[in-house]
Amino acid sequence: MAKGTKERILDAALEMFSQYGFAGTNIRELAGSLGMGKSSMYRHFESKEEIWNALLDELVAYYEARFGSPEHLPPVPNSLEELVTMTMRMVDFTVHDEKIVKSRKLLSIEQFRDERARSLATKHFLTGLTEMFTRLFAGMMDKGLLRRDDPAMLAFAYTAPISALIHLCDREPEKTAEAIAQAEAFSRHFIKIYGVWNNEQSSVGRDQHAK
Amino acid sequence: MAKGTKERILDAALEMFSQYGFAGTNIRELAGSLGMGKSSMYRHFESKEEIWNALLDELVAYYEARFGSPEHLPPVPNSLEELVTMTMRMVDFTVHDEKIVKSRKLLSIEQFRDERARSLATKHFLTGLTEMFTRLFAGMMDKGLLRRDDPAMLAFAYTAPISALIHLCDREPEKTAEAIAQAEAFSRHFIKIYGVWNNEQSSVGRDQHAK
DNA sequence: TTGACACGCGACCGTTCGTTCGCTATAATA
DNA sequence: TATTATAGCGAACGAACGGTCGCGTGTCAA
Repeated sequence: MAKGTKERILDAALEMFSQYGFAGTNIRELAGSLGMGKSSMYRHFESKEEIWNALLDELVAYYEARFGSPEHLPPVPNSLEELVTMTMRMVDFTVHDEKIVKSRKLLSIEQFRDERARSLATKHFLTGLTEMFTRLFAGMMDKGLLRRDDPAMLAFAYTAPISALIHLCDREPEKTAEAIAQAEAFSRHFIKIYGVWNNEQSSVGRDQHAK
Repeated sequence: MAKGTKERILDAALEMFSQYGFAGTNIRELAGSLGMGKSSMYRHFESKEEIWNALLDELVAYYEARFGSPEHLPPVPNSLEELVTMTMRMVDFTVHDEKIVKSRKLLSIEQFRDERARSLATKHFLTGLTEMFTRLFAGMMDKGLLRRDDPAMLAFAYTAPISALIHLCDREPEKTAEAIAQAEAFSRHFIKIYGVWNNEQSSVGRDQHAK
């Protein structure tokens, strides 16, 4: 309600572009889905292309605000179990938040046509998650929770399969529950392989608080 | 040269659909790219939609012929090093074969709009590779080359990151060399983690031939 | 030589596309 | 009250779309 018309148009555009793509969407239906005549659109945007650009601007800003700066890093888990729960919270959120789901779909569709979509896709689908977990894993190694290894490699090995399952949810939403279960199973498999399971962590971790 | 006009049309359609999508491609340009008038198209296909369907038919058949039946399974590697080389041969092929690259792009673009593209995408991007490596890994475990574990989980953990790198090559071809190198690094990391490195393999593998 | 067929062509058709225009209603400003 | 800005509307525009039509041409069997 507090939302201006411009935002409502961008929301509807994200909805349609993420289903049919930019070329497969026409202004009439887009306006129609807002209960608005086609021509009224042009009070707010000069052209279809400008809607596209504004939408990408918004997505870039949204991504930047959420993952752009280091201070948005989630805290380094204090146990292997905590890594699993944190991961599952992230998966659950990213798979159910409509705006994020639509963003990924849109990037999948447009990544080969639009330069900005292309680079955003690489960030969203690959490097973003990997970089984030690289830092988390480095922190966990410092705490003696993870076997010492190249944190970037581990992060890549951890996030890529989870990312694949997220894409599966986007593509076949009816398999969401199954995919989430598989993500958790994988996460537990991962900590079984890479986790440090002896109880000597306290001798390694320096900044842990005694309970 | 031996190629019929119908095949040439389908090739050109794959080329354009994989760049601009179905909706973003128009018959005039498609015909033009073959040095052919728009209307001549309709000697061979009843409609744009029929071109799309025929193209998908072809992709399904192509995929089925290559990966459909168990007899096309690559042989179970006889060493960890062989797993790496086999993997890299597959990656190299799948990243450089134009037809396969375009097929993946097309599926990325159309997966949310067309049911057949959707299910093909899941096969191409996820289950196909995973199932194939599940069998390979089960065989390698029998031979004592891989640590005993759930072969499906290992296959998933192995193929998903490689698949992510393949997608990266599709999206940003200039990063292909880098991505391939990372795929090999990951493959070596994987065998370092999951491989059996003592020399007692002969006592486990039953169907090995003495050299 | 004829007829049948396959194939390519440019002209053309109706529709839909993105976009523009002129009008009206509303609400805030002066 | 007069003014101005804002946002909506239906009608209409030219361009581009998918698709059709009739003609011309080459091929090959009868």
